[in-house]
Amino acid sequence: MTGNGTTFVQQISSDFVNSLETFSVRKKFVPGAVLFLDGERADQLFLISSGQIKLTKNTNDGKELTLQVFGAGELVGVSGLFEQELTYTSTGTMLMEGEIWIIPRQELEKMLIKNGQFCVDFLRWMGLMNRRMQSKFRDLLLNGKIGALYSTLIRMSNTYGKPHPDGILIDLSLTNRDLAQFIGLTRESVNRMLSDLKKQDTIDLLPQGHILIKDLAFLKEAIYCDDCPPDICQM
Amino acid sequence: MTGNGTTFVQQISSDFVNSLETFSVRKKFVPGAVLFLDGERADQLFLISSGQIKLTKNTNDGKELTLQVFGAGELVGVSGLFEQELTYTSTGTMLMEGEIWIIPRQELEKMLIKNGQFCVDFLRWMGLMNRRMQSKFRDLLLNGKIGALYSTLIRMSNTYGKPHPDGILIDLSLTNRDLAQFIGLTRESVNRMLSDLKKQDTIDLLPQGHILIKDLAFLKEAIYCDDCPPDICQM
DNA sequence: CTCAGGTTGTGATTTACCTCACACCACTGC
DNA sequence: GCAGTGGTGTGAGGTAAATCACAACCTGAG
Repeated sequence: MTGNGTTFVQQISSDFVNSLETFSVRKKFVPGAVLFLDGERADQLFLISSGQIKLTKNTNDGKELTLQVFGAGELVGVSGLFEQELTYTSTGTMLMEGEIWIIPRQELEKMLIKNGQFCVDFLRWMGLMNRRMQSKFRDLLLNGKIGALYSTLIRMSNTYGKPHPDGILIDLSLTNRDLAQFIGLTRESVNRMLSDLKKQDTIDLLPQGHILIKDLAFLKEAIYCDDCPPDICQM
Repeated sequence: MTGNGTTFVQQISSDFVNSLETFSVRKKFVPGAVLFLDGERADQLFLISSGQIKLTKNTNDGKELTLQVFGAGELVGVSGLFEQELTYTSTGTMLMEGEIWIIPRQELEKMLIKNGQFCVDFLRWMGLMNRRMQSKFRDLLLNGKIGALYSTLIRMSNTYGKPHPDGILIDLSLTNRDLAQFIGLTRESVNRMLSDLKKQDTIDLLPQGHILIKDLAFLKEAIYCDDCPPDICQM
């Protein structure tokens, strides 16, 4: 049976998840723990049982760009398969305490060779990840910096949004710096843009870095994002 | 048997290529012919027999961004697999006259289900495409516009480079506008940056838009690109 | 309660790149 | 020959965002 959600576990035949313990170990990690480093040999994959993993890339002038934040049910660290020499293409850090299945890449590859349905599911999942990443990078490249911020707010409302009497509440504790790192912008610029959005009543800034989207339609119109499918337009 | 080059055809078990004519048609296209449009339903894939296909994305203010140019042996138009509703994520246009195999997506999917080795090869190829795209987008995002230009020149020298007594000749006829569209920059900015590079003797501009890279090391150092594997650092 | 360290908000200045504008050149077709 | 077209090279001015700088604020630890 195959699930129909968008996480790895939901996309994949349950054979795989059920046989996890035969070839992988489950380990607990504390916030801040580094699971793998950009450029390191990529011999292990990480399936999130609980908690969150942040993928980051460091720029050469010392700044950090956050590529993605993954939660339970997601597979992280797949830069490629069936190659001798593979390296991670980003750094993976634990955000919230949680448990991770550590899977040797070779074991996953063995399963892919043995199990046709798993292989098909994996292809579908890779395609989905692909489309998401492409769509995100394009938003960041095509619409300038304001567009990048708007796009990030829209994606966050899709991924972390909770209903709220006045709109959609992004259920995360975000500092201006966190947001800036998602987009490749300075903290000050994010601050000014958010202030503007608040002034024109598009968003509201609640205590503890919680953002309330009051006028999602405005954000979408501003970046001509009418038709983006919700399973792609995600963080 | 599996090839070891980096094009789709070289990465994939030859069973697939040999059986192409049983489920796909080969068609000739002239330069400028549009094979598929961004946003259209993606029911067909395109395997390049000869010629080149350019993938582009239009910005909402009417500008065009060139994502990639593919040549013989490459598979184009794969935005995902095994999903009911899939749309192309860019527009594909013929650059040079050539012949294209038009493959129904369902037929490819049938082959993937039937043939385990093909499935494995396809996974490896998707991973490679993934890593290339990621690395390109990151160069464009992380190093500012000059970094984006330098990165594009390095990639072009890897993909289209021919040995030359004074360095590496990029064997393409490129206008300033073409280059600008690869990077998301204006024609004028590209022109000024290339002039600067010529003044400091890093490159030379030959007739008919041919660029000669005289000091590749300078470009690489400028964007801290020491370790990029040549199979990833491609256009 | 208080102090330290992180966060926010905002001004002033600088920089990178875009836009507009136009001169000049090479090539093509009539 | 000469007009038309598309490319190149460069200047002037505008704008978005980075950078620098600092005051005001929250918040948690002791």
